[in-house]
Amino acid sequence: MASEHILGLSATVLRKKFRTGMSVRNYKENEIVFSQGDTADAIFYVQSGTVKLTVVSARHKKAVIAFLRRGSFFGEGCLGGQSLRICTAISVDQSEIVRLRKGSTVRTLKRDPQFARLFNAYLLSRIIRIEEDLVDQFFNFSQRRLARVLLLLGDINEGSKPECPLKVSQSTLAEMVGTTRARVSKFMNEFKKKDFVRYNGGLQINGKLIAAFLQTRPMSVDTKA
Amino acid sequence: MASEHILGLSATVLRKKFRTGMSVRNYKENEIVFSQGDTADAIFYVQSGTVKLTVVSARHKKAVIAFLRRGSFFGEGCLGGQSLRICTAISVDQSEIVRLRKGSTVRTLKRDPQFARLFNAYLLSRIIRIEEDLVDQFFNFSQRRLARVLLLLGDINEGSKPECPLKVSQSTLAEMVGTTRARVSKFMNEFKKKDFVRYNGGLQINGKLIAAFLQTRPMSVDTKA
DNA sequence: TCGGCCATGATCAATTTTGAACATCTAGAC
DNA sequence: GTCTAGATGTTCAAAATTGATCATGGCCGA
Repeated sequence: MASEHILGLSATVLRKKFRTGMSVRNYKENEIVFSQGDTADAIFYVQSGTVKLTVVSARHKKAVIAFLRRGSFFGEGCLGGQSLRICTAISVDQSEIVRLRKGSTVRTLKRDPQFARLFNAYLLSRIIRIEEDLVDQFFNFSQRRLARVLLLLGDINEGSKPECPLKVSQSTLAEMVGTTRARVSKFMNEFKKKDFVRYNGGLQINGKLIAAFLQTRPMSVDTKA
Repeated sequence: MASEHILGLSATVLRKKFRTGMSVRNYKENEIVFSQGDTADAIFYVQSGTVKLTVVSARHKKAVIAFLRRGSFFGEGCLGGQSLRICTAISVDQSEIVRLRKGSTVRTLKRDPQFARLFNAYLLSRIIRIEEDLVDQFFNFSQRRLARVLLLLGDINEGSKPECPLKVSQSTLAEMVGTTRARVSKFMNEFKKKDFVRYNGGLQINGKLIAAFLQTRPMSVDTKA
């Protein structure tokens, strides 16, 4: 079942690097890869499908801190001193996920410059992305943040067929944006009126209109017009 | 003036790796290292002193996205496709900063596993830190976020002498927390009453009391008691 | 078919945040 | 000394957000 290429390397080559430290597994919809609080002894790589990372606060609030597609690592915190998972990783779709044991990964990072470079590049892209998220949280109110999340989801989905819309509930959107479902419902209706999105079995996103919206003045100044 | 050791390597060893791609410079208080919008062609390393990274939004709001001390890199976005600086880097104190040209850095990352490992470790720690910031923004109101920022500032300052308090204006705190100065003023007075902080020429932080405060239930539920 | 469950639409009071005032106070410039 | 700029303390109305509640409609399993 495993695909031929992983991390842009042939599976055979990669197996040689990791030997028994590597395993591949399929996860079904909503299956948990690891839970907040678990011991952290491996990193993962999304070979196909989608994974979301969520955090639960002391007040039972939930936040989605990442929505990862093919080509992303996760659980990398364990390489940097985290002994417990600080988030829960859930397979959203059917996913094929590579598991790399911490020990093997550390060893491979040391010995294999090629893998180290790949991993390095990933970390960089992730930093850039999270920093954007952080700035977004600082500057914008929820309506704009929701628009941004939708735009990114639209981009991510670009590769798929147009007749395969996203399956994202308003609750999940609320958690990604950092707001309540009630507001998402309200904003989504506004967006529907503006043709930013459409519901045809799933969610269809008009990236161009949303991008234009995000170009305009921040905040909701223009909603008064 | 340059210290003997940089990145835990002797300056001589590091020079051998980077040759002309590396330079060291002293920056004075409030001197700008690079500005948002500049072309990004080098990464930097804080050898001593403090650097803050700020972003200005379209609405003239400013956010501090990082407060970096000795041992941190910054400007690393240029290695991952960012051709322009997305933030402004300012030396807060007197700082000694190493500049590594993009080309040399990419080359060294490829050829020198030792340097690659150092850089990798830094990226990891940074991801962990930014993710914490993001989760914090999601879950907490400004009072708690301010407490957290103070706690972290206190930790950072731990190494210095106790008679050398922090020089951080309420405006800067507001930008770090993501709120307005008026609120910071209000919260700081509350914190003073609770002995979380003291003003003796500069800011003195009682990490223990703040940590205890952050342990309690999130939000401001307990302020009613 | 009947429930039950979940996603969605909608409302509302209480709380938090914003943006903008205005008044002190202090340190450094002149 | 006097002036001025910046940091701080305080207040307020307007706006945004929260948390909670209730209603509706579709889907699926018993």
